[in-house]
Amino acid sequence: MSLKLYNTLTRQLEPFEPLSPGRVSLYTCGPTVWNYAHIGNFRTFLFEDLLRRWLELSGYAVYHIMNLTDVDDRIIKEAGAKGLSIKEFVAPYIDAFQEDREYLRIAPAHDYPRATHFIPAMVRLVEGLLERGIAYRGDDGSVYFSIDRFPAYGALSQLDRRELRAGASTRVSADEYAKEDARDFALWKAARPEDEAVGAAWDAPFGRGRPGWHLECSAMALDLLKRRFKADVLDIHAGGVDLIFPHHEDEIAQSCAYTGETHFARYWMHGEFLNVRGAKMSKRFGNITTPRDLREDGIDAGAIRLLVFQTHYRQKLDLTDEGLRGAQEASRRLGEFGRRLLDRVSDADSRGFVLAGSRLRDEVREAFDDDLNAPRAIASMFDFMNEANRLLDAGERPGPSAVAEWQTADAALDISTVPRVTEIRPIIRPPIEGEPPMHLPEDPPDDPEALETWALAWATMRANAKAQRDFAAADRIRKMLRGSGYEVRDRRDGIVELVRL
RNA sequence: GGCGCCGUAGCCAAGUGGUAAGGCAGAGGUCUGCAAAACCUCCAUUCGUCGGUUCGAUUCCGACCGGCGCCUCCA
Repeated sequence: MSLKLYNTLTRQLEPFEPLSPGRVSLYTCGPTVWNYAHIGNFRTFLFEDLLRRWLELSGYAVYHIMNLTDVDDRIIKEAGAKGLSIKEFVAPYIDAFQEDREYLRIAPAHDYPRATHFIPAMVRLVEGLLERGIAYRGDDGSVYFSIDRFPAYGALSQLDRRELRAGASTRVSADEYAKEDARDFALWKAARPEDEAVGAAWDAPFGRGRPGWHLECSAMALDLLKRRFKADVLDIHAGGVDLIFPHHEDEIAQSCAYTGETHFARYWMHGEFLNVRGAKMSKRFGNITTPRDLREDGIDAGAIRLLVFQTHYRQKLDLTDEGLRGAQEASRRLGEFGRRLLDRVSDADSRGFVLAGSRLRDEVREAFDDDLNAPRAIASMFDFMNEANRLLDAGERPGPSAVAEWQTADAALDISTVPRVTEIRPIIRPPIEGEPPMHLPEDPPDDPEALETWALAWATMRANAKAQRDFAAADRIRKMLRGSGYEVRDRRDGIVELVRL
């Protein structure tokens, strides 16, 4: 069994074969940095992260490009309102995106090209299209792509060319009059005073202006691909379902018209939406949740990843508090188990672990190879966990192979929340005659380090109270510690675990 | 109007032409001074509705009901 991926281009599952053996070029549409990206945006980035990780675990050397769109209508408008250049306006959102990305454990792309850094490549592309007679200059000084001169248009979205016109009637753009055909799209937009004011205008042979929405992706992908792979065709291009039309359709049109290739990317993959109460997450609906919000609510990245991956990437996912809570608990259990497994590792796998490990490997591989069926892979991880816990309880020990299989599965998904545990062996001693009683403040200190010391001291106190069978005192201390974010676990071997909640 | 997706237990969610994975929640039990963690057991004769094809359909086909997305700058 080898990797099969669903290709939007053919609407079919296809065996994945990169153009050059062993190497994969992957381009994923990144954020428009006009605001904090929300968890719906990140669902797509998480799906792409899984794709990237699984390709790498399958032995491919992946070259992953994710663009940062740092010039568009919204950015120009917001920057203008704040009296900032687009460059200044965008900077904090780029930082925030990278912070959120790290928080969600999304592997960094190899390149994060910014639209404004690739103006020359875009100009070359537009010039090329003008030379080929596929693009034209409108009366408004903008440059448009003529859909009539690109017969393959519409292949990705399977939209009938004639139908596009009817649909467009509800949203007629202001510069409509300049186009030869309502369906044509802007490659280059003539500079307006508002653009100039925020530094969003560049000189070009065909007139001063700024790039259209789709242009950047084609220009940057082709430019980077040329440098790195000496090629004009991407292996995989991914994004959210809403990008199929017009964004990706237009990327294909301009790229292929420019390169003369049949494909811009051979595999097009699209992740479904994350919804809130059935509606898509969107600024317009005011139902935005960002990773930073979830982080503030104490939700671990592992839980968010688990929640997202428990639904197949081509299925809609509804974000609910209950779902989040459930994922948090499940993620914690996986992390708890991972810790237990590593704690008991030995030189050789017991018979039970050999079997459980090889079953996990087979199931996980089969699941991911089947169009990244993460829900099934996760189910296999839970099956392994349950079996392994049973084996551990029965005294069996895992060896390198079982541990490696577990770690491979977790390396693809990264859905565990490992508990923060401090283990102590408390010093038990009888109270000494005449010794003044230990005085520990009941209020926890604010400083995290002092808090840890404080908690450990109380845990020791509690162990002593227990040793003297003063269970009332012991239970009181445990309750107090819980109130300060520590759970106390008494192990059978006398070690006390303090778990930071 | 065009293109497309979805409807599986309280909640989330896989799945197959041969009789329903997994997670959360819930119930009971083991362990524990009591807990926590872990383990064991239980928890959909049924997969939106109605027809059809078939020896057999949740899985294929049709209709209907319900929810959702895209149709020019939204992941």
